[in-house]
Parts: sequence; C-alpha cells; structure tokens
Amino acid sequence: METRELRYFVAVAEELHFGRAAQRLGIAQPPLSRTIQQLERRLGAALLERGSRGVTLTEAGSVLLREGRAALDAIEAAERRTRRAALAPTGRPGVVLVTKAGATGELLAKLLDAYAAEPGAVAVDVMLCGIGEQERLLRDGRADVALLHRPFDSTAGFDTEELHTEGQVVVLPAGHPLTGRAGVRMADVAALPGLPMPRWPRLDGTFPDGAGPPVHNSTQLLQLIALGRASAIMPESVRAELRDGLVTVPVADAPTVTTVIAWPPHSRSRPVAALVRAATRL
Amino acid sequence: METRELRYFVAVAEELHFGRAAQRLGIAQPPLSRTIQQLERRLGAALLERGSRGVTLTEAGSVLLREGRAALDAIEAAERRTRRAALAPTGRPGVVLVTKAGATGELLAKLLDAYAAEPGAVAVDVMLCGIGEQERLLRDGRADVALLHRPFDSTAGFDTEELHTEGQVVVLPAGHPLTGRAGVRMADVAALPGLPMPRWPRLDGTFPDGAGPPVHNSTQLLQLIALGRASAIMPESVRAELRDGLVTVPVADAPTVTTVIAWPPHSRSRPVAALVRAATRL
DNA sequence: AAGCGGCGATACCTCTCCGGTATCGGAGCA
DNA sequence: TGCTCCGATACCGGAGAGGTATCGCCGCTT
Repeated sequence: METRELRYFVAVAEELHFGRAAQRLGIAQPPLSRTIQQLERRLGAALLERGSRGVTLTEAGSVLLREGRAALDAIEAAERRTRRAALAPTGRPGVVLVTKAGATGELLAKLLDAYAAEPGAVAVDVMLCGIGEQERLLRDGRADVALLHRPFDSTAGFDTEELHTEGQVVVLPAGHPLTGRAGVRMADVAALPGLPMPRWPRLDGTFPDGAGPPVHNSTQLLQLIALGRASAIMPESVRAELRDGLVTVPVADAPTVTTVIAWPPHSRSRPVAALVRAATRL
Repeated sequence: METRELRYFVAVAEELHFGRAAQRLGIAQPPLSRTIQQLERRLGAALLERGSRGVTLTEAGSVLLREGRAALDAIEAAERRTRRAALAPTGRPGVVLVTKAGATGELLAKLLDAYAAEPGAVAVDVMLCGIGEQERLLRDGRADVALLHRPFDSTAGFDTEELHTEGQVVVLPAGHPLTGRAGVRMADVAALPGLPMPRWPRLDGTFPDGAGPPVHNSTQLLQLIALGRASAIMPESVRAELRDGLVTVPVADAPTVTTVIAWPPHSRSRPVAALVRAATRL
C-alpha cells in the first residue's frame, strides 16, 4: 500500500464525499475515484458503500481509517524527526518537549534545570499547546517528549514514567460560603448554585452541552471564577499561580492527578532517555 | 514520503550495500541509487555516507531507519487488519491471539472459555510462536492481542492489563542435592556445577555466548534438565506441565513474572475490548 | 412524467517518473 | 598500471498518475 493511496482514502473516509475530498487533496475527482477503486481491488476489500444517498464506510473501511491514520502519523513522524536530526550540525539534535500552557510551571522549570546540568545535555525546545493537542504532536513527530496529566490525557501508545501525584482542589471566588471549610467532597461542589463547572473544548474545537461557560485556557477560567461566574476542580499546583480574589479548598474524594513524562516507544534517542532519567530523579 | 522510498531506504540501511539491497528488493541498482538520492534531496538530509569502504548511516539515517521501520510496520498492520476485516462476511472478523508456545496453558484455556461465554463473542484464532516474536506480530497486524510475560517481553508501545503475577522456581533433575530444600536464593543456583543455565536465541536467531546448552523451546529445555545437563529458573506455572524426573524449588529473590494481555493502542476494536474485559475478570 | 441537478464512474489523452541496460569514474589492490 | 568493486550517470521504454469531457444513475422538482 502506498502512502498516496492511504492519504486519498483517509480524505474520502473523512469527507464521505469524493468531490470534496478531491478538492481538499488538490486533485480532480476522477483520479481519486480510480485510486480508491484500485486500492479496494488490491486489498480485496470493499471500503466504501456508494449509495445514492452519499458514501458510507464499510466495516473494513472503518478499520482502515483508524489504522491508516496511525500509519500516516508514523510516516509523518519519521519524516519530521529525520529532518530535525539532519538540521543539527553537531550530531546532537535538539529535543522538543511539549506541555499544556499554564500547567506544571514549577515542575517543568526544575526538570529543565536538572537536565541542563547533565553532561552532554542538548537544547530543549519547549512547546506550549492547548488541551489534548500533545498526543497528536508526539505522535506525528513534531514533539519528542511530553508532560501529560492523567487521567485527563490519554497515554495510550506511549512509554511513560510517573513524576508527581497530587490531589485536587476546588477553586472558588473569595468570600464564597464554602471558603471557610477545611475540606469538601465532590458532592458538595458538583452543582454549586450560580457557579457551574466550565466546559473545555473537545479535540475538534466544539464544546459539550451544559450550563458552564466555555473556556479555552486556565487564565480565562480563573478570571471567570474571580468574577463569580464559575467554579472548577483543578490540581493542587494551581495554587502557585492564583491571583487575588480566588480561594482553594481541598476536595477529599476527587481523583488524584498524576503528571507523567511520555515519549513515543520507538524514539528512545539518547537525549530523550537522558531527559527522562533527569525527570525521574527529581 | 512514499512507502516505496521508505522500503528502499530501509533495505539499503540494513544491507549497507546498494547492490545487495537492490537484489533483495528485486530491482536493479541504478533506480535504487536514484530513489535514495531523491529521498535525501526531498528531506534535505544526508542519510548515507558513501565511502569507498562501503556505506554507513549518518545520524539522520539511523533516525529514519528506526522510525521508518515503525512506520512500515504500521502500514503493514493497517493493510492486514483491513483484509481480515473484509474477509468476515458477518461483519464480525475473528480475533488473532498470540502467545508463546508452552506458556500460560491454563490461563489461556480459562480466558478462551470466559470469552466464548460472552454474548457476541467472535472466533478467536490462537497463534503460538517462539520467544520474542509476539511483539512483531502484534505490531505488523498479523495478531490483534497477545499474552506477554514481563519482564521477559517488552510491552513498549502497547496497551496492557495485568492478569497474573507469580514467583519463579528453579527446575532441577530429580535427586539433585538442592531438591530437599524448601527454598533457595538466586546466588545458590546461579552457577550450579554441571547444570548451567540454558541459552535462548536472540531475535536474529543467534545465541549469546556462555556455557549453557542452546535451546529453542521449553520442551527441549525440560528434557535437557531431566538428563542432568542444565537447570533453569522459570515461572511457577511450569509445575503444571512437569514430566517425571524433574523437581522444582522456589527461588525467593527471583524477579516475579507478570502475565499481561497486550494490544496495539489504536486497534481497540470491539472484539479486542471484549476479550480484554473477559481477561481482567478472571 | 419530463426535466434537472448532484455525484460517482468511465473514456481518453498527456506527461511524469519508475525501472531497465549500458557505461562511467574513483578507490583499493596486486 | 591494470583489475575489480561499487555507486553514480545517461538514456530509453512503458506503466500509471492526473487532467478534461462525458456518461449514467438516482432523487427531487414542477
């Protein structure tokens, strides 16, 4: 199977429309139709059901969509990492570390310091990204290593080491009645009147239904809380970056949050290994 | 990057010789040279150092070899799993489970029974293979799920669930002096006079250096032990399949062996998920 | 029922590029 | 100074990728 065929199929499977897929690929529709037919013939499998009511995926088609995306990511990763390896004139390509903006501020600083002190340390580019983007960046080779937070981020398919585990706190506007309490439970804060939990965007950019305000990053969120429009359950370490007007109360039965360092299993290059070693020693 | 280019590069990188690589690929040498040059130009990276003393990999080349192999495996896996999904006329493709021959006999039987009792269970093809082959089969799509044994097998890049943990025992010929002991330590059995530890083949089929007899499977090994030519440290569960003339003694400080069920992270098809669920309920 | 629009398949052409053969050029070696 | 080994280059023929024009089918409209 050629990369081109796979790219074409994924486009059609995502659009479920040959014309639009062709446009997206920057080619005409007939060669696309022909390529997909060829692919189906070579695989000996019907991938698409062409009804008059548009195109649908067969069972085999949805398997190929899932697996094909992963394969295309792997190819893209190979390409990008090779390019980066070649850029480094000294034979020591830099490492790209990705983490969520606003999280792990202190831990990250300590990690970078600890690694930089090692003999043979190479440059570490820090990349900050939004919620849920890290996995994709790690998978397609734009990043080499990531700091993830379980259970929010999925670590499926990566090697990981646990770095830090912490409880969660509820963040409230100063002066809220619960503020005086030494600790609360999930049930106490699940539906505070007038202070709904915020909604975070999904990977495709849309928001789930619900009462809470949509937010894109933790700065927005903290501001909304200070304004008395929301409350949120967050890892303890947000305390370090709290502004005036915000108070935290520990939530006894909230799931604990574990910060892990993650990397693609095949890419255990020397710099990544050293970075992981430095991290586990913190 | 096209699959063809990647396949060609991997062949050359493995052979370190354009002529032999071309032969292996079934093409002539000139188109191969040309394709590699094109790939290098498009990547903007020198992949191979052409010296008069043969070909060597550059830093970027070894990155592409590592990543490229993974990518090719992913493509092969996509192809195979799609073909298999299409073969099943009922919309319920069978699942291929792979495990080492001679291991996990009882556990496997229980797992298959438990899964078969589930509603909507599909056919499970059991594949038995040699040491260290499972990971490759899982990665390139010939298998969907595997029973692995940590710490012997690497689970890098797979999702896993632990099923069973057990200690290890030393297997000795009946009548050996240590036989009467209730337990021993690693130091006691590390170098028994006349009973060396066997040597298992590496992935490439060669054997490490050492005194012990080379063996390919546990039947051979147990026979050699019965003949008084070797001893071995193995998981407790071998007791179930011991023949006459063999005795086991627990080894207190041997690392414990964990049987895990593993699957590729992207391939969480419904049948695989059901199989994993059945396994964790055992 | 006839007409129309949307969409994928087909027909046919062009040109790129893949693979083959023949040959070159440089490095080691006798 | 040849000889050999090996990768690069030159050049050619054919498969195939992509383009345009058009067909055929289905559903909707009037």
